Amino acid sequence: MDTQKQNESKVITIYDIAKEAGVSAATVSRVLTNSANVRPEKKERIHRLIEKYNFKPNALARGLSDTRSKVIGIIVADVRNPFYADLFVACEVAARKAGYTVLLFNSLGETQQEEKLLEKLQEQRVDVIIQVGGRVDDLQSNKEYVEKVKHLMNTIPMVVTGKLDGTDCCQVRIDATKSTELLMEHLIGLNHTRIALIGGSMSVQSTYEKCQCYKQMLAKYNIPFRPELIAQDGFYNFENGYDRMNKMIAHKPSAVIAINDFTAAGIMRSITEHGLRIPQDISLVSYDNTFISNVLAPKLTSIDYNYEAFGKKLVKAALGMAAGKEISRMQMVTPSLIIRESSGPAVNP
Amino acid sequence: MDTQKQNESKVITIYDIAKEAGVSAATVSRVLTNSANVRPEKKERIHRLIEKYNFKPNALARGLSDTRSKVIGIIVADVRNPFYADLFVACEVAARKAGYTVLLFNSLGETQQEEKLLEKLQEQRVDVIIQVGGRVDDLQSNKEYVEKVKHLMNTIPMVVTGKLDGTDCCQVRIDATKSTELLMEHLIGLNHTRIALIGGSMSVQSTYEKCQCYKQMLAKYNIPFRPELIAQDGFYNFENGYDRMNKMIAHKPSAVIAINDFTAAGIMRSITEHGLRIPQDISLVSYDNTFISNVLAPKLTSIDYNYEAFGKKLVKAALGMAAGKEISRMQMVTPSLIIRESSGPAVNP
DNA sequence: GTGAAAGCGCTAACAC
DNA sequence: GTGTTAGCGCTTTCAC
Repeated sequence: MDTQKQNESKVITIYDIAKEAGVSAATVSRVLTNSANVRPEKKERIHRLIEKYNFKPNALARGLSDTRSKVIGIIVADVRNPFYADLFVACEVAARKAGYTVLLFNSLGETQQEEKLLEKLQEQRVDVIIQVGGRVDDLQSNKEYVEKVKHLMNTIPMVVTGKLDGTDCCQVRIDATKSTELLMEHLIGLNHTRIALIGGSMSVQSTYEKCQCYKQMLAKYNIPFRPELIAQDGFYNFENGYDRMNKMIAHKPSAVIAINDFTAAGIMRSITEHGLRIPQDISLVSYDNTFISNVLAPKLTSIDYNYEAFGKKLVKAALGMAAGKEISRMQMVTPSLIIRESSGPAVNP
Repeated sequence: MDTQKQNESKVITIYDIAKEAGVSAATVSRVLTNSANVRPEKKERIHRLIEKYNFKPNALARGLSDTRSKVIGIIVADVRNPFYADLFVACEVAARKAGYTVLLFNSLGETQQEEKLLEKLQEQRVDVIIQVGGRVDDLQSNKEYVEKVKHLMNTIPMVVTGKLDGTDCCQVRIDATKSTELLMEHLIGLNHTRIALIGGSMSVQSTYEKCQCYKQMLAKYNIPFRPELIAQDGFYNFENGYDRMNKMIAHKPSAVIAINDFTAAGIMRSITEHGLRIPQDISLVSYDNTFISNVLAPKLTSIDYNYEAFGKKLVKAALGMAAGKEISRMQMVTPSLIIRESSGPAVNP
């Protein structure tokens, strides 16, 4: 009854365990961290007590003591966007497997918020920070932010999915050019020549690259470039896709590349409302291959990144940096094309 | 040049600030926490130094010292599901506003994983835990899990979105009955009598309640109950919706209630493939009102929970419990009906 | 109003 | 192998 009570209320520490086991706290710590040999019988006794009291070492104390918190901070633009959610979960799984915890912050599109989040992660003494989306997506890295990160990186290494010119961040990037090649070759192979590119903004690095590659591919296949088929001065959402497609209809594209699945959904809506069918009248393809691609009708042909592998790569890079290892500062994620129902042969012009 | 160097490299502490300010660490701590009066000039001097070095107090040390980490642990089934993502972000925003950090863990559908996550949060010494989805959704609370939580709650209070019979958890629940009433009244008002209910499992509390209410509403409006119009022995995803609807078609429902937006998407697919139109031939409505409702064509009529308010309520309850306040152990979230394009009048039978 | 000192729970030399 | 001791960086009595 007495031990029962103890068991129930107070938070126990390694001292409590040590005392009852008749050893010192250091010994308990040793079995906890497996950092040195302990006589089997004592080890056994200690394990039993840990079990008995369901003892869990205080991560705060541990982090304080050895100056590594074993947590990875992650900043994403918005987990409500399945692209980020997929990537975050992949990171969480990979981190957990390595004995790390992930701490997620959403910047929710407020770029100035990002600096605050960086500071919060610093307060939490995360061992390394992974930033996905936000200012690391910018074609022109923000001066102030770069300064902030440079300073921060004296203490905490960073891994980003985009870039931050002038910093020593490790970059793990999606190959936007390759992604676009896949899409363009798929469409051109289906005899499309009037290919529109809709959604996103040219101030975003990956979007810029996609547009560049789009033009190169046209040139490569001797297809005339028509500026009116490009609409990349907006957002990445449904509404923008819808609005832009409404205007694009007049230019009679035979195929449309959407900057992501959200935008594709808006484009699909517009096409359907104009009484056209996908893919019989217009083909529609997109980047990201989130579950949205699977939920729409017709299902979208889309570019996949293998989120699990992407997350693993990010975490591996992060842990490498945290350990002070010399790792490659630039790594690429290889995209692949998932063909579904939304793309088909071009109709004869 | 010298101070510059210091500034750049080592992590500074309250002692460094104290030393340079010519005061004791205690005084710096006082201005940091605003816990006592400090002579204005010193305060000023300290603030300047904090600014100069961009000093951030070590949250681990702080948490160790005052035994409150100021972090809220959140366990969700899967943030890749927009329902959880919406709720999580709402919690994060509310928590941040209160000076708290949130630590998110995904159980990813492995119920036995939940106990592990609970322990992990315990290690991190979170002040309180919010669990959304998973075992707290069960109609019959799992015995083992209940024991685990009961024990845990001697130290860390918990808030759940479902229930955990036998524990002292604070329950913040969606009113599933009210949700169903709204849906049923909407459909019945449109003259539907052959209303199907598809998706989910009866072993889940909220689904069970929805089914009960469904029957009550039929009775209330003198509509005969047809068991074949119910399919609630599956999952909550697209595939289940699709498969179930394929079978349901034969029973000629004039309207279908989907257990959530994912399921609704699958149902929509099936209906369309059968050459039927929504809502002209069949009406389709759902619970949750995630962005999926807006992305599908036609847009879904769905039940909304006001995620922002829901998150606030959860966090408020959590902070209340963490502070040891006596708060209501059962709170309801009021649903509302969002009418869009997927529901319309019943065709004459 | 402010400093000294103890303590939060753990890890890591350092002895023996 | 194992105990002793000294921190890790902060908060908080307790004096003065």
